[in-house]
Amino acid sequence: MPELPDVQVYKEYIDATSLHQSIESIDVMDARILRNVSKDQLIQTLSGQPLDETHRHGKYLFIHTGSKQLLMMHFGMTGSLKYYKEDSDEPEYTQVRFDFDNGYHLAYVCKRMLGQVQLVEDIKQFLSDHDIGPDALRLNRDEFRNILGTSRAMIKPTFMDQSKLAGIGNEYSDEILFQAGIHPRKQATDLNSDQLDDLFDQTHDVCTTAIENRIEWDKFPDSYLVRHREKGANCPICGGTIDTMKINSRTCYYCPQHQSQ
DNA sequence: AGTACCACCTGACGGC
DNA sequence: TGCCGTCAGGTGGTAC
Repeated sequence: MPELPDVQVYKEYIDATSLHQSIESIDVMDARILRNVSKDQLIQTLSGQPLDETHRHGKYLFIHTGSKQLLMMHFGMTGSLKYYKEDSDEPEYTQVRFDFDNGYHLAYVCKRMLGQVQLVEDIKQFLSDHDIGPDALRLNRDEFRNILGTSRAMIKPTFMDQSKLAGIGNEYSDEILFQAGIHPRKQATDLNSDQLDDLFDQTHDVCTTAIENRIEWDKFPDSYLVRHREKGANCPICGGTIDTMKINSRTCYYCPQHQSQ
């Protein structure tokens, strides 16, 4: 699922392919993907504009354009991007297609329609309106400890709470807690100082590893939960048995042996 | 404040 | 074979 590392890879993908190119035309296949903007408004605002600069915050990707408005993309659970030239290479489930004046196209692909594309006036205002907290990778250790350690909720929901920490979703919260050996239901206020430090370090290590491996799971270290994310699988860290449980109606994978309560 | 639902959405998958 | 229920999980809303 597109979480912080995935969106970072998408950002770098746009930087490497589409930046500084001008949008010649736009096609919106399914306008349900648009928020707070009509198909016509999107086309009118962005046509002829270059993509100047990208900025990622949490799971949100903002693209500065020649217009005053920024293009915002959120990838929901099945969103992705593809840059290509030949029409025959247009991916299935393309919802919005940006055609550049060099003949290439950038497809915003979203199979389950849970993503969002919209225009944004100001990033800070947008984040504030949507109650999005600081980006998980841009916090220093003290800020991180202060935010996580003071939440009275369980650690996993706390980690996934975008108003506290932006960018971590279900899969990466499982991975980070797995690597840190912390039980997902542990109360955040019960974490000791070493555990908070571990969580900070693992947040960085896991996200960095995922970004460096371009989100290709089979390239992740074998010690990663994502490669054994199946009920009954052997835990690559301690030999225990991976189990699942529901926390706030989310499926959580963990190892009961080395992530003890 | 935290928990627990619902809705949106649609492809994959298992049961019968 | 093919129908049907369930699951996946991003955000956002509501109720307690």
